[in-house]
Amino acid sequence: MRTGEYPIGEVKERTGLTERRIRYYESLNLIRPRRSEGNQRLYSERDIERLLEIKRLLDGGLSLRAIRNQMVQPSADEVERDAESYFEGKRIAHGARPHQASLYPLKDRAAIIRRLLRDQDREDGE
DNA sequence: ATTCTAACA
DNA sequence: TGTTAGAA
Repeated sequence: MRTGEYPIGEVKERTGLTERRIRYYESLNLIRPRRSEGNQRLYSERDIERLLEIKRLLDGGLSLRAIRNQMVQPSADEVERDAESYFEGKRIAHGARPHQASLYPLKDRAAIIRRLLRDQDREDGE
């Protein structure tokens, strides 16, 4: 394998995640490690960063579904629009927008949103 | 020895 | 999610 890529065993050690979870997150399209000729997963430095980020968000209280919605589905401008809404201090009743309400169930939403935006921005260049 | 897929307590 | 069987 090329330098800068690692087998799942090493990723397990470096992230503290179980192999099961690492592969499961891949099934959610949260990461897309390359495959070797023998069908072995090869994780890039970026895949690992991504896994660590997912771990941070989970610790922060976000559900996998919320993380998936944010990291996989929305375009950069969608996330930005949500961020703007937040920074403008808009208050919307949970019942009014149930889906949106579950997106950022945290106190430090601003920090999370900044991080998500940073990731979105980084997406295009690589 | 490691990793992979599929499947189920 | 954990874990395991059987293949690669």
